[in-house]
Amino acid sequence: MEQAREENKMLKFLDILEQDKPEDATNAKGVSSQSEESEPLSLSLGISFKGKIKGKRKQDEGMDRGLTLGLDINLDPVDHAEAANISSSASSLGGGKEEEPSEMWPPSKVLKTMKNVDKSEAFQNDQPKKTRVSIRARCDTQTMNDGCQWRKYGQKMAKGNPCPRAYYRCTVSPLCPVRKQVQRCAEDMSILITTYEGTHNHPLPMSATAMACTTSAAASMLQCPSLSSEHGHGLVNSAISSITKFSAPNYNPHNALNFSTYQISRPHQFYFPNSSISSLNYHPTITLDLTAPPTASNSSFPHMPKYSSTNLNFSSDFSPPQSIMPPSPWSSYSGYFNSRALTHNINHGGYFLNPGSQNQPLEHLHQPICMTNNNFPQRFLPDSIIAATKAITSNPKFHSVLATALTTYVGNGASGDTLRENHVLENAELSLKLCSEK
DNA sequence: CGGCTTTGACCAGCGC
DNA sequence: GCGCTGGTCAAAGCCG
Repeated sequence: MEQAREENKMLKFLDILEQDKPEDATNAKGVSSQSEESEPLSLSLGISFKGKIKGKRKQDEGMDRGLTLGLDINLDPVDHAEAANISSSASSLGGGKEEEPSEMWPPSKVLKTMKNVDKSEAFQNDQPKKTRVSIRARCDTQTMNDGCQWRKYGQKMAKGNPCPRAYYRCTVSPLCPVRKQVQRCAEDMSILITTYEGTHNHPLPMSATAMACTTSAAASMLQCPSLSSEHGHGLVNSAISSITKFSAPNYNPHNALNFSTYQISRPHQFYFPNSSISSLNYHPTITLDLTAPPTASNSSFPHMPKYSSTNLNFSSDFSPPQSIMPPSPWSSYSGYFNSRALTHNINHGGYFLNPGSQNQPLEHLHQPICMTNNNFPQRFLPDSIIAATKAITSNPKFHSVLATALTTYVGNGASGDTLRENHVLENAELSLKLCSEK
């Protein structure tokens, strides 16, 4: 604490010096990085030194020049999402201490100073291009329930869409930089397009971790340059390339996305079925399309059951019982995707099961890839899917990632149920082997 | 009364 | 410089 105090004094002094030098964001960064170099973990003022530079005047006034101690989390684009995952999974990330600034003050006071702080936060998160994750899903409600608390702060008519676009801000923490935009699809009003931007800087409710992981993992895919070079063409790249091939209307990935509530050590190694990446806009955006195509008649694989054969759906067979996993709006939303999509698809030709299956437990809908492949001859599988499956399942990193995911997943609910955990992991390994062989 | 939504105003980025 | 567009602000009103 003494050392930290000294550090803060030093920073405060430097800050004052900075005020006399208007030119200075660059210098400030230099200072910040200097301290980073000299210390494994740089201690800085509450929000972050870099952030303070931009709105320091206002912020200093707003905070009554109060200095708070926190770990300086300099999130680079890659670590950003990882940190978000960490923060979402536990109240770690500098421990509860990191949240001190918001916890120290009554929410109302925080809200009052939030505007000032927000600017610095925005600056902190100001990447050259903010990554966005857009999710298209059928939803009847005004906005989909992802477990987070949101406050609407604006609404605009967007060009080319008769439906207004609503802007929401995360209110779980007053300092949270996460925004989301919600807009109905112009072509199909039943489709809700939710676009997330930024990563949560606070522990998330259990019910919101799934979505946070999904979006941050998706964002990581865009942000992590290593993805393009990893393992030759790259694990994800190969997966994506097969996705791309099947982004055609005949591909039906409607049950593909089901990340459930797990964290993963390398979140950018998620596999995003039916995703598309666009960097045409100022904000690079990855779109996760969770809507099923309206008709099945165009399928070029008429005999092929409309399973998502590239669906790496880890959650189903390995899911802990409901008693272990607390019910979450998002997980139920995941169920929503499946059950509703199922209903929809039944109405359009019966993709999956008999019509009575609507009331069946979701396990039936969450067939893992191996079960899926076992259910129909491999000859129906397009080569690219087989290739992608092999590429993925033979990748040692995939195994470790899966193991980590499962460990976290199982570990989240049942504390220390190692027996079950091992069993689950064994099953996972076995399934993977079977998949690889097939 | 606090929190939320609504909505017009404002601002910044971009293309022409 | 101007207009368009996306995004945000903030005052007013609503609601529990």
